[in-house]
Amino acid sequence: MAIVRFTRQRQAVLEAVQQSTEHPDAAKIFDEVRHVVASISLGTVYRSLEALVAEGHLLQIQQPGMPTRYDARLENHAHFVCDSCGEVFDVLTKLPDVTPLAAQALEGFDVNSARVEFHGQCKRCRQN
Amino acid sequence: MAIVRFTRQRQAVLEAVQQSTEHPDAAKIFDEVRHVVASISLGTVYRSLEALVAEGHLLQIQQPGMPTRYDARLENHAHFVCDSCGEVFDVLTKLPDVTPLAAQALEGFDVNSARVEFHGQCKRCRQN
DNA sequence: GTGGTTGCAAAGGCTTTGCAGGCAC
DNA sequence: GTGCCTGCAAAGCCTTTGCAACCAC
Repeated sequence: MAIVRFTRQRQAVLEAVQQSTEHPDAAKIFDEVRHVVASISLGTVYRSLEALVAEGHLLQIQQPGMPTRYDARLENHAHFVCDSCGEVFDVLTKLPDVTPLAAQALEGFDVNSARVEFHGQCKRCRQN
Repeated sequence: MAIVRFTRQRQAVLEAVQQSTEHPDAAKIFDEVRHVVASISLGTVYRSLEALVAEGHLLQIQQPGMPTRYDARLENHAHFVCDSCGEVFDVLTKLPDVTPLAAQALEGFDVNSARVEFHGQCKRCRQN
């Protein structure tokens, strides 16, 4: 296994995601990071994101038909996805842990996490 | 709005997903459907899947880095995703409805469904 | 007959990868 | 100095789309 280096590029990618209020995708992150490391390439953004996810610094959010988004909020939390505009919002309310229920239902499986995702219409789309 | 036609192709695609024990992706469905409608094209499979999802006959399951999978089980249920092999399993245990909690946390939003997804290692991968 | 649907092939969007040079350690 | 990382560009994978022929209604 290779030793991970904290290069300017990698650090800039991490910070771009952390400072984003939304849940940006690779293209959006690329745009942001260019302001910090002008020479960075999109390929490096993807490789940095991959490394950061592997190291547990970022989470991925995937929705059908949309590019992968990244989330720097590591505490366990749910997401709300607007079915109209595709925007993703954090849901920080504490939810009951249903992992034990699944573990019971799936004998012989190792269930170690649960992700909850809500769907509907966000405030703004609802008003239009 | 167009009237939807139940062509041989569309019906064969639906049946292929319904008869599959796993949660197949478009390529896998294409392979299956060819045995029924030999001349079908992959493009038609995608268009049929799109129509079937829009009509509510199928659900989509998306995981980062994997092609979209389809699920014909319409009753509300959770999925377990094996982080080792990527396989998706149904979790049919009844889980508490957390939608009201999210609705409360997201004022002004219209929260109309919740999806729960468990992660871990499946029985087979655990034994290897 | 009408217009949604199909098959084919090309194009599209997002992401990964090969390579030579560069830089963190 | 070593070998991981970068920038660039090409390739890859999955999916969508344009078009003319086709067929369900």
